[in-house]
Amino acid sequence: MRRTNVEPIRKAALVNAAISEIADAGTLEVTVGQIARRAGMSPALAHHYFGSKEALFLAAMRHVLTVYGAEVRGALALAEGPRARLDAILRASFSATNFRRDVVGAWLNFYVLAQTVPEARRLLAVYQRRLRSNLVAALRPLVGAEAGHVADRIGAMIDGVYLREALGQRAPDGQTAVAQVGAVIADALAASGCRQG
Amino acid sequence: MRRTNVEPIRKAALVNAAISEIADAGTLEVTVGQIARRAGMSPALAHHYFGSKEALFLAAMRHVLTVYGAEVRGALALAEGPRARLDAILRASFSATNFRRDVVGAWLNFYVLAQTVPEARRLLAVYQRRLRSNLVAALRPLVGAEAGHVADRIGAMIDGVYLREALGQRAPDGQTAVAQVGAVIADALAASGCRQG
Amino acid sequence: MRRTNVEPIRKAALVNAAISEIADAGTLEVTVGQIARRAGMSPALAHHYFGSKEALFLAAMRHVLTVYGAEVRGALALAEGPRARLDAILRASFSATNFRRDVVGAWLNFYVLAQTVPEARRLLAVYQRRLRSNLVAALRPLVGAEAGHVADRIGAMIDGVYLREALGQRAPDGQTAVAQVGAVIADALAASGCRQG
Amino acid sequence: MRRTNVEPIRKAALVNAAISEIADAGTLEVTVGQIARRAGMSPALAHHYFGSKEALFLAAMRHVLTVYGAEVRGALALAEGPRARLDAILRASFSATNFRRDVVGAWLNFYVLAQTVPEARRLLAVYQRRLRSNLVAALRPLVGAEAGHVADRIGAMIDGVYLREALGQRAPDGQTAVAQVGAVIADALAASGCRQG
DNA sequence: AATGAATGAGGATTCATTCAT
DNA sequence: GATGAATGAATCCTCATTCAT
Repeated sequence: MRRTNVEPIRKAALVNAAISEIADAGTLEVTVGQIARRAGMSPALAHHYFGSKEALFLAAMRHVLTVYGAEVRGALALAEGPRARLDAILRASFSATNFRRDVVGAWLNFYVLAQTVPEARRLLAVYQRRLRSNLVAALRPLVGAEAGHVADRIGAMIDGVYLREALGQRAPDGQTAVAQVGAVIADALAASGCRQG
Repeated sequence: MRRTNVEPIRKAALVNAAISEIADAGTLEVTVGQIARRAGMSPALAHHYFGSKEALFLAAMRHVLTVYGAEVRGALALAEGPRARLDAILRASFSATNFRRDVVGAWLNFYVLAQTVPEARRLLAVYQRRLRSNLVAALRPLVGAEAGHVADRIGAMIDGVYLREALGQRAPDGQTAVAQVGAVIADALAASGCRQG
Repeated sequence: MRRTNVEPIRKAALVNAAISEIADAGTLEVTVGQIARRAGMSPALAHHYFGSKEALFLAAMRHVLTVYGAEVRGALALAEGPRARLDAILRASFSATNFRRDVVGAWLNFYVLAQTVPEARRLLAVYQRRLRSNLVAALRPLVGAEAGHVADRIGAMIDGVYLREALGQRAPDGQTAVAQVGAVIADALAASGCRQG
Repeated sequence: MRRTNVEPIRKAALVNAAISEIADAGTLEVTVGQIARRAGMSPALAHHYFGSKEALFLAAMRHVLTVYGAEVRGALALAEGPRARLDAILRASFSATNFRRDVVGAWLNFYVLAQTVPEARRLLAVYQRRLRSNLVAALRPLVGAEAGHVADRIGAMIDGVYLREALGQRAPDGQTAVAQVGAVIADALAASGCRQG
């Protein structure tokens, strides 16, 4: 009855350790040994479970994106009306779960990983596509044909805020981040309203 | 019969080779050997001139930032009026010189370098500070007290656009980039105008 | 309700798996895991039964030599007269049982094993001694005092044919092998006859 | 004028060290470190010159075969008449240069290498083909149409003698080896003569 | 000025082996 | 009896860096 299946537990521990380690080091140049030690096991075991360093990195990236995606979906489910939907996306993007030192620090390095590893590139592309389609859906009722362009801007803005936060030495400030991107959205809507109204 | 001083030539060759190599590899994990070979010399010579891999990377980063800074300064010198100044900054940021595959590819990695190497962090901070002050100066007459916040948004936006371009597989499109950031600026001004007027 | 004793079955499975695996790989550098998997069990069980990789290899070697020895003994028992005895040895040496891809491939590696592991060397020495004494016994009536020398030549010849077969990519051809060694024997006898008669 | 080119010297040293090390260990499972140390340099340098362990092994094998080939060619050049040619091949095969502890010990392992590494297989095939054609050329005048078959037997015999010598603990005895193979040849010729005459 | 030669340090990965269940 | 879990030890290979020439 016991014989608890440790595999998922260990894998999760490794994934989290990888994220933290990458964030702390600020680099992908972390050794499997460091990650394994942080996860409380031997490097050999890490290889046993993931087969390679790259696979571990990809799992870490997938994890971050999955959690992010889940949170966005959850927030969207509760949102009523376009404005609320935009808000939901923003809040999820800079929530305490996703906009953590760890994750933000790792994020930048996942971009670097995507330059080399096709699967990482694919994951990032999926994220961007999804974000864009969510934004467009929420924006269409508000700005009509402009939705696509506005979504692109907001997407870039989110990435830019993440990037800058990755460099800051203080803990990420979701509050301010939301305000910044929110202002861009507000401006876009206001401008659209001005034009149209 | 002066003996031409080859030092600056060699150093420049190495710096350019480093930028290209980093961009091509998409990583800082390039060997000194690769860089030196691309620059047409031996790894030993690269060390002779720069003393260490890190120093070479820093020189490359400094070079990129210097060229960028010079171009901005040049453009600003010719600009008359706040709108023209904003335009100048934008155009310089996405000019054919700075918004090249090379440079954009290296850029992302310089952010990574800044996570580890203090001097790199300092360089990046200088760049951000300068950009911000240029933006604020141009924005003040247009949006008054909002200038600081708007400048922050635009700065983040520029970085975001660079970041996304680093991942794109096609050659960077300065045109579109200018349009995207330009729209954020325009919206901010319009919104400000709406509010005030 | 006896509980069938699985031990010998498992051990035999492992031994056969080891032989096949070595032959397929063409090397002793096969992992215990590969062998165990091929035998349908876990590496840990293989260790449970044999205690070490080396012991498993030795068991495999012993098995091959035992089967070979048994076949030779069987054939000799039926043979009448010196010529028939020589023939019996040849046929057994290149029979379908012993001259299989598996076994031939493993054979070469057992020679290598014997360079390192004393017990393996001992096993090989026993085999060679036995083969020699069988050959001498059969040759004495035919070539008299020459028997020892002729036996040595035939022994070397058998090994040489095995060796060359180990490298061939096609399935071993017992027919041809017998013919080759047979010719050496025939020549020896003929020459002896020529000399004497 | 100085600037002695050390590359060939180091490479030769490594090749010799590899042969000795393999022979001493009786296995291909020698580390690059061991070989390098024996050759008086660091493992890194060994890799610098050969790129990989496998490449070093192949170079060692090629060296052995080259030396052997050269000696055979040299001996054949001086030989007059078919018998002398056969003799030359034999003497070269078991000369003090080729039939050394080192070489014989490595030889067996080259056969193993050939099971895994295609290039090694190719080298061995070249050796066998050349040996056979030399033998056939010398045998044709003596045994006519039988030359091919006889050559095959002698080839196998030579390999067999090498194989057995690899296992012996005493230094190889070229004398005896020549005698053994020589006897097979003599028998073949005598038998052929008997038949024909 | 320039480079070939050389190495120490380090890292991913593999594997035989052990052990608790 | 059987195995999943776990690891220490080892090995190949890479690379920044140094140095003699």
